[in-house]
Amino acid sequence: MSRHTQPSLAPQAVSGDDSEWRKLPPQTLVDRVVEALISQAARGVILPGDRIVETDLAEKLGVSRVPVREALRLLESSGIVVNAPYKGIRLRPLTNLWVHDLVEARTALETSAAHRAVDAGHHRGGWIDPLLRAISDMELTARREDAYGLAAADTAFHRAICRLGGNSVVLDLWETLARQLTIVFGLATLGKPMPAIVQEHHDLLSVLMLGDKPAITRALHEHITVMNLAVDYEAIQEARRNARPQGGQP
Amino acid sequence: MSRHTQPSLAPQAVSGDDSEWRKLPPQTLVDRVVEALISQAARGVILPGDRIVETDLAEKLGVSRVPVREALRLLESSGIVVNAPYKGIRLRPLTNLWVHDLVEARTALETSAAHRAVDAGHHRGGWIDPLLRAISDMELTARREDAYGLAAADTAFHRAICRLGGNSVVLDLWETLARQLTIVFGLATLGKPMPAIVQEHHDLLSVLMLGDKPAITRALHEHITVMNLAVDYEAIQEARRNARPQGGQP
DNA sequence: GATCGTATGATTGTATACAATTTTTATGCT
DNA sequence: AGCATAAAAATTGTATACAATCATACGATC
Repeated sequence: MSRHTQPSLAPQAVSGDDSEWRKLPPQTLVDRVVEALISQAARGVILPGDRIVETDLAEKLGVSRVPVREALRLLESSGIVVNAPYKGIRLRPLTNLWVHDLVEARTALETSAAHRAVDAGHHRGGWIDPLLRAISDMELTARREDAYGLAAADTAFHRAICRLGGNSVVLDLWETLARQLTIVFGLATLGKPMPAIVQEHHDLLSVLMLGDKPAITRALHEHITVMNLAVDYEAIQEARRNARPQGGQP
Repeated sequence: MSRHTQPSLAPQAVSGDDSEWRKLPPQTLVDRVVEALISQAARGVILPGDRIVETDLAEKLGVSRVPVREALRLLESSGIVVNAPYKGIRLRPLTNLWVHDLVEARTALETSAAHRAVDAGHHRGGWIDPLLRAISDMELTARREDAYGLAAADTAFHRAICRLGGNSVVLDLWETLARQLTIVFGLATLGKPMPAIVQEHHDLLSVLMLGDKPAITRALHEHITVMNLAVDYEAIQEARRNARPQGGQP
């Protein structure tokens, strides 16, 4: 969770700014393995509960087992995979209860961030520009029926809320959960029609800008929790597993 | 964050229960390295910002570099250490702002858990027995002027609150933060007199049992945030560094 | 036929060896 | 002396090799 690029806490970076030249860290194989694994998981190539064999993965990616193991340890600590010594590593199995807890935890973090944003007066003016941009992206992608793009814009919106809070620890935790949710949402497009989703975010932003904390709490809870109660992720996962070419991992 | 033993969600386990037979995982070297490093950090042998050299650590612990590296990757992902490729790993540097954010994040999680506990009716009856036990421990350790024991009991109390919420994701995140705070609090005993701390927890429990969510939010915020505003962790750290035998890491 | 013991293969855990990069030290020049 | 440059040491990143453990299959014993 500590390797996310620190967000600039100012509303936006000036274009001629030197801060753009932050030293970009050499990308090691571990990073690439992490990225590859998450990508494959988000695309449904690996399903929750699937076993991940170090040797196979190393061979497929053309690297040795060492960086693969280290990448898996990173993902283990962030909850993406679960490990049992000498028995193997699996993509974290999914239950409806767990997804619900995940969403609720994310809501808790966003609520805290939103409250602190209000306290700091960051809930209006130039501070909310990122939110407006995200909503704009949502409208665009919704018109195109681009489910993936909409999900990305949705994530950007909520990430922007977390940034407003200005608490880097909360933001890091949020990013951890967001990565897990990316995998979950990779399984299924959300249950609601796209225009409704966009409208909800408009409403959410309105409540945020009013600065009424209890109302914000309610709105976030409504927005995120209710959104997911209707979806049966376990069933979707099972369907995906059966639809798979061959050999659902034993 | 995924390797914590799952808490039993019932108030207490029955004696003839099968859940006692949780599979005991073989302890690998990685686990022992993780434990050793956290222990040393909590005892102030390593200070925030200190460089951690793989070779040295491996030699001191009598193992090869491989498990050390994997352990460090685990700790990296949970925020205990920070890593820059080819430049090395350091115990996460500490700033007063960061500690404040850490505490605030923990508060956010506990608040969410407490709210959900109230919704589920887990804020009274047998459910709060763990809280009572923790307070009892606090009274005992406070009488003995045992600062370390008091800190442990304090942690147990707040962990118990998180368990009441029944959200395993929230609990996992909380454990992550708790470990980091263990290291921070290893630097300094808290600013308040011990009996006052015990009393505060009594009050906190009373508010929780009333089930008034806004009041709970306020109480938790008061309790945890105010507690830390007075302490200058950066200064304490600097003092510790200078008091160290020799060679404060460059 | 069921249960236990044993052998085999697959997979993970650990150690060692080598390559790439950074930091430090030594050196030469103005 | 001060600074730039280059060799050397230290440290990290990666690959390979070996040991420990688990899973499965097969046969022996009761």
